[in-house]
Amino acid sequence: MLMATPHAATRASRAPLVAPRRAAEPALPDPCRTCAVRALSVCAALKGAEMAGLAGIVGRSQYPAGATIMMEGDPADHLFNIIEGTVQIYRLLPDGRRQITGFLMGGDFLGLALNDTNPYSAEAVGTVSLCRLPRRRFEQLIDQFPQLERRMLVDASNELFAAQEQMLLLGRKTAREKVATFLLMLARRAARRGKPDDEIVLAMSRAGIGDYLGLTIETVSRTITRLRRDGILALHGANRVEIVDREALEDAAEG
Amino acid sequence: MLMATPHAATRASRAPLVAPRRAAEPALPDPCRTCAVRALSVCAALKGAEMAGLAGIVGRSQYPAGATIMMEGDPADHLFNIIEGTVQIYRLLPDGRRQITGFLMGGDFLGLALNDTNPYSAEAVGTVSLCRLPRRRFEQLIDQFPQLERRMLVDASNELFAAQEQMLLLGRKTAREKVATFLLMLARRAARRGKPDDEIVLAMSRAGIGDYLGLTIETVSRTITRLRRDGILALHGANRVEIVDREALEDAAEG
DNA sequence: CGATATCTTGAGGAATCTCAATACTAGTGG
DNA sequence: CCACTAGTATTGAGATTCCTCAAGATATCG
Repeated sequence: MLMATPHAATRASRAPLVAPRRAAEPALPDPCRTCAVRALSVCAALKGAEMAGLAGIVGRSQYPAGATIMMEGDPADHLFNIIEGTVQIYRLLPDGRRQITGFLMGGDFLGLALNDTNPYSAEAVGTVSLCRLPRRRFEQLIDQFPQLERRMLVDASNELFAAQEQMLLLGRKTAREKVATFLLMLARRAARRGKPDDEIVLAMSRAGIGDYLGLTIETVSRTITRLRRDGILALHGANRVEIVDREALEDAAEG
Repeated sequence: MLMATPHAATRASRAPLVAPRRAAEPALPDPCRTCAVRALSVCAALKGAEMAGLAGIVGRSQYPAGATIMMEGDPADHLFNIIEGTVQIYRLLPDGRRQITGFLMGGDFLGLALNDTNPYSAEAVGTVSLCRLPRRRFEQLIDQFPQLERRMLVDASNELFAAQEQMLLLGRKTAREKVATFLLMLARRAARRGKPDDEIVLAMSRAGIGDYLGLTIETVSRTITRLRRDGILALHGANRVEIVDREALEDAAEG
């Protein structure tokens, strides 16, 4: 048997869904126009006038660290755009083993699937602010604006590709390769957001990293330590990783 | 280090792409009307008249066992519908380690992504017959018939869901759970095709199963042997598996 | 500044991999 | 029809990676 990791098992006893603190800005003239992640998100598919339709139906909400945003199997009433913060989406086995299938950050879309029920659970890693869209309304919007549907197909394609990359990682990479690949992915995403690409801030815990990479907390920790000893990384506190030797890190990720 | 499995390493020395034997039926009046898998495939999204457009651009081709249908990174000129047989899609690490990310069968669509280059390689497991569509033409068709795009988005959603399920398997399941899950998946797919759901014909080799489940050939073999000893399976030759105790198999798959 | 959660490190164990030998299967030619 | 060959699958023994359990260190938050 594999581990029933304690952190995953705790989920069974998790407090009932934390209620979102709804930010008091429904009266904002046009939340989309001032949206920081507009260019990165599906909304980029809509032009000025069309976006008015979108702006009319969105609402913002904030979730504190650890809050459950959606639960696998529950009715999918809303879709979300991540404005700020990190969201982890995951699936569970009956005994509590958890696989995190993705970390979403600013501009990412949560609910691509358009299923009636959520195909996975999603949880705020730190404090997260989201743009919330009623699914019904959004589907109407899709019917009106085909470029929105196209954009969703493109996004789904990209996610599919990423998913296959992750399968390759999970099925065939060693712990060291997994961790190196993971850090490089975070660095690239940080770079795309205009942040330095050699300084990674880990929003998620070791448990999150482990459940994403198919490893235990301890193996993640040991592997990071080893990369540090090899002069590839430097740590500034547990959650700030500096890439000292990027080439070596890329070698370690195999690729 | 993980294994550089020999079967995967052979890929480097693989003979250049086997040329498809093109079936001599381009003059068929309407290949789609008589298509055995039409109801299962994306084509189901098109009604009688619209399908004429489709019928005009498709061609059939056959590939012998082991033939490469497409190669990761090559230009994606064509999309395919699987008519008959099994196709495995996979990604490779530089040292030859292989992860099979899916097995496609009759009615499945190969090339959902609509990327300019193939995001993965695809190979015929046994003899395979395909319906081939030029990508350009198909994209025009999509522009004409929005329900085709919708259908592709739905298919992509479903694949995304399956991909996440597979990540859960790869990251968090034991060898026994992996093999049990795999056999149940094949049984379900056979059932959907109207075949008995307690008699599985394995089109793929142990190497294929291993590379799909993130295991070695030997572990796959041993695990199947154990399931047989436990009275859950019976083997009729190496490639015919009978499910003797389905409930026990489902338990073994955890779920 | 103390309490609690998180992270790191260590020692031992278990699942799975590697390497190697044997058995089976299917196709080939005598 | 049978022996032979090549490929594939099974089985065994030992090695290795990663996991488990446990203790200690560090960070975080009230």
